[in-house]
Amino acid sequence: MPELPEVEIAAVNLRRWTKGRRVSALDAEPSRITRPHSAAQLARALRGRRFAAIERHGKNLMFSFSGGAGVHSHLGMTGKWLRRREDEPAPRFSRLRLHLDDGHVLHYCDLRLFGRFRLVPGARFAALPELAALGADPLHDGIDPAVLHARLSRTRRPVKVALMDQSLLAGVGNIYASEALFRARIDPRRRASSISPGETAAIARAIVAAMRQAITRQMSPEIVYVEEPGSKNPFRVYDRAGEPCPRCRKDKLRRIVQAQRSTFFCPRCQRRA
DNA sequence: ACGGATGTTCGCGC
DNA sequence: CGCGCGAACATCCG
Repeated sequence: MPELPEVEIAAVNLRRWTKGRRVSALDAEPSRITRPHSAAQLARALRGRRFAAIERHGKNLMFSFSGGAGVHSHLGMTGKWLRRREDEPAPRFSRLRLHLDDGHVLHYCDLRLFGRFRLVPGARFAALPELAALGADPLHDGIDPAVLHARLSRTRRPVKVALMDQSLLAGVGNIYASEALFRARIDPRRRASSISPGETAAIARAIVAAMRQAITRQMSPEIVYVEEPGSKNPFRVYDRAGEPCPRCRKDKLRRIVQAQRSTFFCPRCQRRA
């Protein structure tokens, strides 16, 4: 689920669900998600606190509460926030629950347990080294093509792999790296240092366009890629190996493996320069 | 039935 | 420091 657009949707939902609300209780099964805290520590820190703000940077969420408490939430590979009423059964893989003072429960669900939920006093992104190192958020901050080009020019990795580096840009993951390079007509196997300033600008525009489109679509709730059986793959190339290219219609989309992750592209539209 | 793949990130070693 | 690899984990698909 969670690259930048999916986390943005989560942030919008969470702001709506928590506006003006307090945490009446918190409970969680022991898991690596809450490290280094125990459920009891989290409950002690958050019980009775009122939600103040929810920020997003890249794939990261930061909750701030009355009294200066803060929480960093990362959805990992399979995390999501769901809201249920107190009297409804917990959704599958519910690992941590924030009980609100309006009769609802926010469930943090995470099949593979790669997510995080940890206290950050003051809710400061800068308080955690790995968050302080994040690059610009493509939607919130915008992408400065000159800055991006400078970074790309300094690495020998394939451009697709480089784009997933969160210190370069925050929020681009495996799906949107493939989608953006397809839109920009760049071969994902090219060395990042070979990408020209003009190509970099095209990539920057493509990232923003692909992400904006995904958010718009998911806000109008017809297309949900995750879970719901029968939902359609909304992407142009991701997970479409073997299908005809949606642009040229002449070649079939290919799947290759880069840095142990699947990359999808059209060998005709995205030819090496 | 089993091997392989799954949207992320971190830490280790060269 | 840059980079590649394996690990963390649980499920699903063919």
